[in-house]
Amino acid sequence: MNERTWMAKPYPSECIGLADEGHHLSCGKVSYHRRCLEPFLHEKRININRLSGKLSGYKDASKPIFLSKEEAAKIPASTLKTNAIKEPASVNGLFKFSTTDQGSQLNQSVRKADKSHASGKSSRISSYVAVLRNCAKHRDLHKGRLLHEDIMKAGFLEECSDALVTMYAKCGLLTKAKEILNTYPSRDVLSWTALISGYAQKGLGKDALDYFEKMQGAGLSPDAVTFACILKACGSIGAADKGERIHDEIAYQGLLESDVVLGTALVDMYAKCGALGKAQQVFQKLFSRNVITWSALITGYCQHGEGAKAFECYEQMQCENLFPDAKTYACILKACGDIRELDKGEKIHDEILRQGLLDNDIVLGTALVYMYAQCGVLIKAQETFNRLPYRDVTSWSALIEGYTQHGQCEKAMEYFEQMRAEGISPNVVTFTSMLKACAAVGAIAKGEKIHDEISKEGLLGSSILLDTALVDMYAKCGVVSRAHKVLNGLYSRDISTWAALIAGYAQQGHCEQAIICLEQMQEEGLSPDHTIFSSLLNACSHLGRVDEGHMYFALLTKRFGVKPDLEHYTCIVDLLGRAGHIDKAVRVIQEMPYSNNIEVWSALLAACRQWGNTYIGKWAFEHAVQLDKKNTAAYVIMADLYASAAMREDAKGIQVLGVENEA
DNA sequence: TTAGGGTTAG
Repeated sequence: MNERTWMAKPYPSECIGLADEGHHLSCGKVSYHRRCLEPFLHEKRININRLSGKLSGYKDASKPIFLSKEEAAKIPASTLKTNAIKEPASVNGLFKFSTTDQGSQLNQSVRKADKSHASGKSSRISSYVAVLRNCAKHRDLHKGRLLHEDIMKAGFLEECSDALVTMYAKCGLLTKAKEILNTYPSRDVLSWTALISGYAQKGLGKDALDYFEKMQGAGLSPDAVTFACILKACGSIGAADKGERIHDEIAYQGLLESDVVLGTALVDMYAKCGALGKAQQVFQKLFSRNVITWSALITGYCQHGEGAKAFECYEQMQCENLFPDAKTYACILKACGDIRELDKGEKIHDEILRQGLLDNDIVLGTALVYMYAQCGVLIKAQETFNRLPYRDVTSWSALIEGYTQHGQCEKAMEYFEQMRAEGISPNVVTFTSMLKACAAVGAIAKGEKIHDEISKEGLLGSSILLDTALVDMYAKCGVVSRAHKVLNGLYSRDISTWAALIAGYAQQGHCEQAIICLEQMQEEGLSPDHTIFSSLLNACSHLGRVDEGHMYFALLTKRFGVKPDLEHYTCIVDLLGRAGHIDKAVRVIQEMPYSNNIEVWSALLAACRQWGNTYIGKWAFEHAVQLDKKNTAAYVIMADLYASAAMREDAKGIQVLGVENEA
């Protein structure tokens, strides 16, 4: 006897077990062979899958089907294949089931009997199905299509439809799979799941969800595999609400406790949707975890900018004696890049080399390029890039973005051309980096060319990041009207898109236009945030436009309800002070919710020196040194202020005080 | 028929 312990929800005493193909499972008083029962259950409109529950995450687990006593009573005794060997024994609320050799023998004999009774027709169908399954397994679309034609000619389309759906789905020809499924409504969860899985794998989450609904509408219930696929789909489109409902269903069916794959899919779904707290919560409750589960969580943290947290998990995972593989390294390298952890990144690089993981792994190689580029070690990024076995658009993009980000825009543009010369077409990411590079160096002609290409390829509107980079490029190059035109043509825009345009107007000193934009974005349900606030104040400061700056400050705090932060206060105090409006600057400081900040007082003090205001200057100085006795700059400025006002004694006094406090 | 990886905006 081949025995294995399954963890399961308390075994429902009123149910019987039903064995699936392959292994015989004795998990109740009576067992049936699933294949023998299916026709009967269909006839009686008992939904076999609705009743099924999976006891384990093991690949070769049987799928017992639980029936209520009433439903079991409807099953004719003739389909009864064997009696169970033993009752499951409860240990600590878990149950122990056994797979038996006797069961396998039974299944074999059933197959033999089936074969001997099979007519010529059904044996032809069986062999078609078997070959189709083989095509699916080896992704042999060509052979699968030929077979499809044969089957059509032989008139067995209906009988083979499930296998055809699965074959097309596995081979990635989803339209064909869908077409067949729509023509021949399937009763087979496996075929539905294959199609749903196909959509999920291609990132077509919406289609996967559609078919998930359709499948249930047809009276079929998803199994653990379907759930895993649909969770992936939810993650890919950020459908956290739907994912949460699926989670409830999975928990209700008790599938989570023993199925690490399902648990991982759940962690990944929440992580991809950015619900990291929830992902962590699910993760901690799992009965078992492996390196994939950990990686799903780590990736979640990486993708949502929590590099430090990702690192914590990475360390913790190893404390639990689980060791990273190429995929874990790829995502942790991204975290190293994000949080500029060059040392850690280099150590991981060594480890990767030691394990020989880099040889044919372009994803891992690109992650290394990214890490070095982000950390500003462009030579190493370049070196790593040069050693890649081959390059794709992502590895090029990582390098190009690295050069752009570190101000080497000409180099970025050169590589952009080189990439194309090697026959690789840019994608939205590459275009975005290029627009950023054009913006940084004011290369308007080049930027326009890229704009043309983006339009020609129909990419405009496909990525809000790209759209924003385009608006920003025109704004930074000083053609704000063009930036506005682009923005107007966009179907969707967010705070960042508006921010790029508003910053453009502010930098050109077009205050009225900037305000119109603020109003328009508010009409679209978007409120200006801290970054927009800063860009407006900085622009005014840069242009020396005091009144405008003061007006923006009042407008944003009072009308748009943005709470100014310290940077905004410092900026406005500096702006007013430098323009000689010491009284206004003092009023802003007095109205500040938190005045104990050295930078604000320093800005005021500097303005007082500029305008020779010893009275307010002394006041600012006292606050500044109260916060930091060793504020050398404050002593120097104050002494200078007194000296220029011919208050020599006071100047000397401050100097002495400064030296004393320095010691 | 099932789980994890690399590049993008103000």
